[in-house]
Amino acid sequence: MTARYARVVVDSRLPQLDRLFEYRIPPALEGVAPGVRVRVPLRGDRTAAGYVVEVADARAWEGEVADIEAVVSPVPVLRPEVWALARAVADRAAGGAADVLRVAIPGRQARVEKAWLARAAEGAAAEAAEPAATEGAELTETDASPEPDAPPESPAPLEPDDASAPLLPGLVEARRKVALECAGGVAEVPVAGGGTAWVGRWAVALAGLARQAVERGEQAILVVPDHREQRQLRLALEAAVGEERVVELDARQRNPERYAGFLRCVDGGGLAIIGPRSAVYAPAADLGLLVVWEDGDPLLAEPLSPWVHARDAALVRQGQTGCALVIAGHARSTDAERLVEVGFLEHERVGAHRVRVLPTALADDGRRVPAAAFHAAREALASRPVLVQVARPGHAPGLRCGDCGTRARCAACGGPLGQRTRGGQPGCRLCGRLAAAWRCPSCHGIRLVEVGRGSTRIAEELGRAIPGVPVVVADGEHERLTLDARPRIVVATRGAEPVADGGYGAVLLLDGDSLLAREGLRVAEEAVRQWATARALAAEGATVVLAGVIGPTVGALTGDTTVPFAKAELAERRSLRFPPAVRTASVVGHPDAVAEALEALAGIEHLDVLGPVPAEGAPGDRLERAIVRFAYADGAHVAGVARGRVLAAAARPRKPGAPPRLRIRLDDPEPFDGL
DNA sequence: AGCACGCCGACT
DNA sequence: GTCGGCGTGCTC
Repeated sequence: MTARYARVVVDSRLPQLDRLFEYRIPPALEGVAPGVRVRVPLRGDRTAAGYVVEVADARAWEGEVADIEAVVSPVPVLRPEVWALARAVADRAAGGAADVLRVAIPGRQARVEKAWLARAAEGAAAEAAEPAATEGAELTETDASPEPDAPPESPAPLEPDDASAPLLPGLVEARRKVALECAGGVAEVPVAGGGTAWVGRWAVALAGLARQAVERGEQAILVVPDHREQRQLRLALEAAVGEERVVELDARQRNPERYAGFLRCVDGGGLAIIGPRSAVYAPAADLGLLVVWEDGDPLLAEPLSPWVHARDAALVRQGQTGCALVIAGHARSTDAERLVEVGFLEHERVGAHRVRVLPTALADDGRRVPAAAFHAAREALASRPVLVQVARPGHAPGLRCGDCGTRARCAACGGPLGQRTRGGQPGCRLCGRLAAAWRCPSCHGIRLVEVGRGSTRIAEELGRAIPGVPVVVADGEHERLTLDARPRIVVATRGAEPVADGGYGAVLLLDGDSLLAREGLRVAEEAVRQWATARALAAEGATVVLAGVIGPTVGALTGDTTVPFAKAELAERRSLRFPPAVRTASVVGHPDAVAEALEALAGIEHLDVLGPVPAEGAPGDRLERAIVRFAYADGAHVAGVARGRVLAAAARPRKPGAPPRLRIRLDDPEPFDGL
């Protein structure tokens, strides 16, 4: 009997281990097949978890080969397409594939898995009784134990719906790649148990696109920034394709639910898969459509190494599978606009939303609510709720000394002190510590005065100014997803706006000035995105008041498309050589390692280096930081060199527990945040 | 990361 | 004469 061999990706953060290792499959060990989780020995007496990527009859490694220690689970959780995706995404980001897999594959839940395997066995038995056409591009395994591939309980195929005229018909079939600007507005969709729910019209539009894929028996993956959008999209999808064809992959779900959803994707068939940024890696075998909603939202950037943005992962996956791709939002991001300008995406816009956007100056008395806003609010409150978008939660975002004017800071961490409630104990906005007996460090005064207005204070003021109307607050502390159509004032921080049945009668965008006052590359773009998101919640014909803002961002909101604004932003970034007109790499580490890395990168055309400058790190060791800017066309080259330098540097550090000698992060937005 | 192999100072 | 320092290299 000839031995068989498995090539395994080891779950390790070490760049040195970021390649496939070959192991012998002991003849007695069952269930080894591509995609399954295994435990393998590593030099010494260490063992590591990993995934089987390939199984082969011949060995490729000349040296000694160890045996696979155990099969952790026989479920093929790493599909070949997802492995290829993780590898390519990691390569593009100069990071490790295992780091990407950690995001792509949720933790195992033994009970959920057992149930899934039992159903899979049933399905296989049924199929054996009545042989059906075997699926194509399946795992390469030949003679393993009962293959859990068969869709156990796939819902009946979705019949084409001729009644409703679909948006962008044929988009999935033609495998189009589109940058989609969605007009605002809300729509009512039927809910499974009876009744209806109101969701953004964008969700209905995207659900219609997903339906195109599901009708073809393919999967659609729809990536959203967070659970608020996910809820709307889920409702719209359930109405469009049926509850049984919608899978949620949400980190907020309980682990078992999340894993069950993940395993349903493995089943295949016509499915709409929705989830946060990690859903872009969902195990879909016949991917027809990939959608990224609101791609400008910072939540779509993975905060873990190698810090891949869901939009970028989607672009890679589209390239590998050839599926249709939709990068959508209420406002066009500069990144999506770049893809339009280079001819990769087609521009599309769907829907129409008739609202009146009224830019106004701030009230003369320094209060946040201009007269025009009061007027619009009073008028709308006759029949509908009114949304007031503010910058900060709580009562007073800042405090200062009543005697000398010094800004009050936390004694422990130096963060700004604020007040959560009227008359409440001052507390640090950074570390949350309460400042019981505050004393001004410069004049020893003890009197504090409020600076600025948070959501609850604005709510109080509006409640007093417009008596008889209920006021509700929606912010991080008071989460509120929906609202009925009764007149009331809703004060919400950005991103926390509830969806009101039928839409808001008026939307007041306050604090725009403070939003734009911050310095940063993406400040204006992000402001426009957040305003457009709030504007989208307005009812047809509503008034939207944009208070205290001047400059090009106003035009982005008063016009009926944000594309010219995105174009202008992008043109400016291009002239400055700022992202996303160029790609960047931030190089941080030991001065020698940084110098070596920069030397290795020198000579690439159109590449320039900012720095190196001293950077802050652990006390004791010197750190330097440099920013490298380069053209998209050189991405693979730069990433390859960067990875090589990180690898070389990793072989060196000798201090235990010390940070890596060299860290290279591609497309790091942080250095440009303050520009 | 951990752990093994490999060449130079103070010990029984 | 040897025990052991941690500098370099490797992990199937």
